[in-house]
Amino acid sequence: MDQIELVRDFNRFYTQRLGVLNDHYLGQGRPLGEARLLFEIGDGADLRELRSRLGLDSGYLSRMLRSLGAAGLVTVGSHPSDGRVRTATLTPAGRRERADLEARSRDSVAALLDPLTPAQRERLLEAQASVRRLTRLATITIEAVPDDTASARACLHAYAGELDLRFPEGYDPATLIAPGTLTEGAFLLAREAEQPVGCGLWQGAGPIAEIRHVWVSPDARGLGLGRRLLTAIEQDAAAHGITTVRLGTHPVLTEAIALYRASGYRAIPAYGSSPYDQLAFEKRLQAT
Amino acid sequence: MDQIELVRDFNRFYTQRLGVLNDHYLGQGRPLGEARLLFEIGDGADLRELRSRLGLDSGYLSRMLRSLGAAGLVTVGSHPSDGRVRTATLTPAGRRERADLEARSRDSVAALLDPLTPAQRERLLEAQASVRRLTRLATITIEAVPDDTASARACLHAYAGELDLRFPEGYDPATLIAPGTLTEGAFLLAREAEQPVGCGLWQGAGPIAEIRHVWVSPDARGLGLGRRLLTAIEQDAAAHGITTVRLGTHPVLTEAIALYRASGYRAIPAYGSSPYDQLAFEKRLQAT
DNA sequence: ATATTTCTCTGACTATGGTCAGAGGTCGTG
DNA sequence: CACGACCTCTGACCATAGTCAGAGAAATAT
Repeated sequence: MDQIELVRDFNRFYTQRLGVLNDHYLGQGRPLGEARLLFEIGDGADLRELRSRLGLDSGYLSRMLRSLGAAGLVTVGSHPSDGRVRTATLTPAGRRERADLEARSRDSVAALLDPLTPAQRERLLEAQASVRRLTRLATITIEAVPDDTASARACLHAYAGELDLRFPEGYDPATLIAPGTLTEGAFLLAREAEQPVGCGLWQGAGPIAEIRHVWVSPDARGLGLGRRLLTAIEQDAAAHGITTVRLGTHPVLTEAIALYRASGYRAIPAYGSSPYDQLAFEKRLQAT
Repeated sequence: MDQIELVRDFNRFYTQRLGVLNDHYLGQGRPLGEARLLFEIGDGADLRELRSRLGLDSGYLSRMLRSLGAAGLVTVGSHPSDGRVRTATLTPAGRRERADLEARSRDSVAALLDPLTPAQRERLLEAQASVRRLTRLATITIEAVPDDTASARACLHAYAGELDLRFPEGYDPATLIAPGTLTEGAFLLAREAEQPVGCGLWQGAGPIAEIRHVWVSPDARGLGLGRRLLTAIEQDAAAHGITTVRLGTHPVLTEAIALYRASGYRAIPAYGSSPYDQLAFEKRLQAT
């Protein structure tokens, strides 16, 4: 069996087992859609938000809320500051039912874990964490976007804010590449489920280009996304005729430096004018 | 976050990602139920079997088959030897559609694996295999059943057949416990999704009991089921006032012997009359 | 040979999930 | 204040999934 078949086989297996679990604990009288809605409302939520989170048609949502309302589980009121928006809140009975669902779900998982020894439970959790990390990494997309899109700028500002905290001397956001000035090079944006989670760019007319602003969002760290981003930037640069990339970095960014070394970068004398780039690295790209 | 929450979180994450994948490749015009049916028919299958495999109502199955038949994908004929049973077969067009579904499913998985390095793919597969092994182990049930039920006897005969192959001198099935004679003790049966996958029994009026016929089906090996079974037998025996268990075994059963040693059994002089029990082990049980 | 069981099909029915067009209220902008 | 954009609700649809009772044919037990 090849890798693809193994993965498919796992997916089939796991959805089957999960399906049995889920249907069992959620299928207690209430239809699945309404049960999920009950979950998502939590401590009150705007309908607009619920719609986008659950991907529902407005008519459909409205009808489900009416049904939950008739059962005395939910009340729908108006938004305090925007009269168009309505807000759903759980009644005490709704909160009770939601807690019931939660408890049943927890029970079914507890029953699953029960036959395992503590060591086996540990191993299961580790393996699940690995599957999850690698699946997340694999489903993150990396794509070239103009450097003045909202997502790109958001990443850059997060990057600047973080450096400002980490550098003893702080970081001046004016150091960032100015919007719309990346004419020779490319800005790559990493997205997970449409949310931006990382970025990086290469810049220069060739044959040498500079790699800058490589950043990974805190909640996407530990996945190996930094390495994927760096590789993607190198490949994109190489495809545009770049033969050598270099970059400057700051001594406090030890993980980044380790990544560069592990990716085949060699230290070179600092070349740039930026006061932050106290260290510099270089890598010769293979034509692919 | 405690273990239960971690597992729930993984399950939510994985079903969401899978849901996206599945809906994408299966949701190509054909309803999910019919697509699954197309898969399961494969190279022809009896309706009775399809019904039990997919858990369908006979009317529902019949209607779906009519719909697939009208689309020219399936033909339903009679069973050659049993006129009541009908058999579904894919037409060439049905096989083509099925192959299409397969290909789309493979493609979506291939796209998932693509961004990963070979080492990461390896790690993903290993982690999935671990999750699967442990989930299988955890969902296997172990239950006391009368020793003359069909499932119990089936396990015992599989056990005897296997010993007959492994022992140089063969194994005489008459050595097995006779049906219905286990009055002092208990026969424990392990089941995975209702299918028997292992067994074992303890026997004796106490305070010493004998453990016999511990067996794990070949396709459930490597999960740790042997250990779970042994523990379950010991617990059941202890709950019935047994303070010491002993067992005899054959020198060629090296994995079993390793399991006994690892589970706290000490070698004792052979005590039994059975010619196969050339080695013997004993363990004192803790009152729980 | 007759009764019972097994298997499939049919038609009627229900629930759930989901889409669509339009009505009507509310907000921000010119 | 008029207009367009935004948000929600309503009612009318539709497809899929699933259940149920009963009829009819074939096999099996008595």
